[in-house]
Amino acid sequence: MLSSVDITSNVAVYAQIENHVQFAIASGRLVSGDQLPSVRELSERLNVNPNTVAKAYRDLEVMGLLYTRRGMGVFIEKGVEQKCRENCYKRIGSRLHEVVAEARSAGMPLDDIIDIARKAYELDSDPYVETPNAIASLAKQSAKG
Amino acid sequence: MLSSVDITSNVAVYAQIENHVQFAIASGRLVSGDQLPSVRELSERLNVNPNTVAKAYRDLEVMGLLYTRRGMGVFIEKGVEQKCRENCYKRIGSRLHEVVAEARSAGMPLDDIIDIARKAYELDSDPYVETPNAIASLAKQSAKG
Amino acid sequence: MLSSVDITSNVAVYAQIENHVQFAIASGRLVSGDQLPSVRELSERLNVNPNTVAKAYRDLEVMGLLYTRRGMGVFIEKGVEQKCRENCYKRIGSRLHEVVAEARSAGMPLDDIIDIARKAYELDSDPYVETPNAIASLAKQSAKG
Amino acid sequence: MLSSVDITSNVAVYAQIENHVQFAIASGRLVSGDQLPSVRELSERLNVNPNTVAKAYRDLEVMGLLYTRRGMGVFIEKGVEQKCRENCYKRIGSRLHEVVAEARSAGMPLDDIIDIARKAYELDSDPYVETPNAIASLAKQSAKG
DNA sequence: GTGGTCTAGACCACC
DNA sequence: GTGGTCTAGACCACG
Repeated sequence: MLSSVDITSNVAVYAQIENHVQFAIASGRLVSGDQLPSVRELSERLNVNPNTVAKAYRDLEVMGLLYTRRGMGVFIEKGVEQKCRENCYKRIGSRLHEVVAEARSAGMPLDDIIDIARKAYELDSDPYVETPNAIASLAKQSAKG
Repeated sequence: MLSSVDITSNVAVYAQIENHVQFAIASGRLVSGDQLPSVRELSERLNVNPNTVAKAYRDLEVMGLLYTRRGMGVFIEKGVEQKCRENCYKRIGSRLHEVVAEARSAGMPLDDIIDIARKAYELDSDPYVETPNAIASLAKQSAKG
Repeated sequence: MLSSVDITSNVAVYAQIENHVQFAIASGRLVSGDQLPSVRELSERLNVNPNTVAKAYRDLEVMGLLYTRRGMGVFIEKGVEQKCRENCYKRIGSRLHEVVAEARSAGMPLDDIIDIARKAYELDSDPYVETPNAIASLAKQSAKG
Repeated sequence: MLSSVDITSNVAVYAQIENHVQFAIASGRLVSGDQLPSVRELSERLNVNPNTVAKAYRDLEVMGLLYTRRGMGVFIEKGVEQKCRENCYKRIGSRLHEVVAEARSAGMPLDDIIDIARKAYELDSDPYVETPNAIASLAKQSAKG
């Protein structure tokens, strides 16, 4: 099944979508001017309510990552790659600090932490790796179609 | 005033308390038989609703980390260090996987991740180092008082 | 390229076109009998959907500002300068009321408001000065061509 | 009737609420730490759907003007007066520029503009003057109650 | 009691 | 076709 969203996750569906888009921009899978899949299309693919997708898109627009052209669709704002990468890195850095601090506080040695990180980096199967690709390819498709 | 809880955090207050206790046990700052501060005392110190503290204690009791002696108070269960350490490690491993996956998805190279982790490990200032101590010392105090 | 329309604006494109024409008439840059550019020509120049231009022209015709001569094109109606000026003034008065009310509600003193208005009046660079000229000159051109 | 919201307006209800709050903060009718009326309470008073109020509150939180304490309610963020005032002034300045430019473009003399502004400033009856007060007093009431 | 999230379905404006 | 807005109602977590 190709549903890119984990409804059992404790992170909200709309937040997952937002993250997907942000990471896709940060890593260059989506670039300025690219059109995103329409609200309806993405909602059908992800099997979620259109409002949920719309909420994610709207948030991203408020953040300045997207813009809407009435009746046309939603597009990646110009010059957001850098800003987006900074945001993502800041977020990741902060969360990484948190978890490392927790690990140290629980008495876990640094080498174990690095070991886990290495192994995690090798794997494909995790929430934030497949989905942005899925969204990115949807975007490419609708740009073509 | 030294409030050990971050009410602005998106992590639920009761969960923060539970984590504090678990990390304190895992790292040996709290050991079997130690008495925890009473619900009322801790709630006053942390400036949170007593129900919140009560829920945390109840959860920890369900997990088998605490036991209650009527009229006496709440105590650390025997032989929980190992179990608690496992819990913490599992939690940390899971969160570490998440954030590493995000980092990779955002295009961050593995070396950067390890670098950040190293630096974070050196630092002292983080949420889970001071707070468990605070609770641990409260525990020592109420054991004495 | 000189696009007279701001597709990123939250003002609908067709409304921008209608405003451009109305202001051009009110200020005398377009006068009775002048021929407007064809729907197709204007849509190409502005790089917008022909339906959008057509809707603007239709609306303006309903308002009695334009008339269409089959096979000939679209022209400014006779004796509309006065009516058009009234429309514009009404619109401006209403919007001015709104923004002044907002300013007062935000605690901005009247003198500041007047100050800003004075300064804004001195300037050249604003949406509704250049664009109607662009349309007006298109009109002149197509009248000639 | 005490419905503070104009559902016939072309500006969205949630946007009206957002504006009310912003102007109330900018003018000092709401200050840091004040609790806002609950989503349900305000939705009943304004006779709109709770989701609409929630959306406005959420947007304001994203903008950094509010913060939420889980299970407790929504509060004005610290030190936003200045920031909020700047936002409001910028918004008003920009809109004022627009409308003045329009007025000039339509041939309206500066003195007429100032005259209208003066008169508008004297009046009470406009969307953005009563409502923030209504919200502000609701906030005060729920703080007391 | 509080807000957060999601669904289902409606209507609108724009292109 | 596109997104924007609003409603009604549900369930959840938190305090």
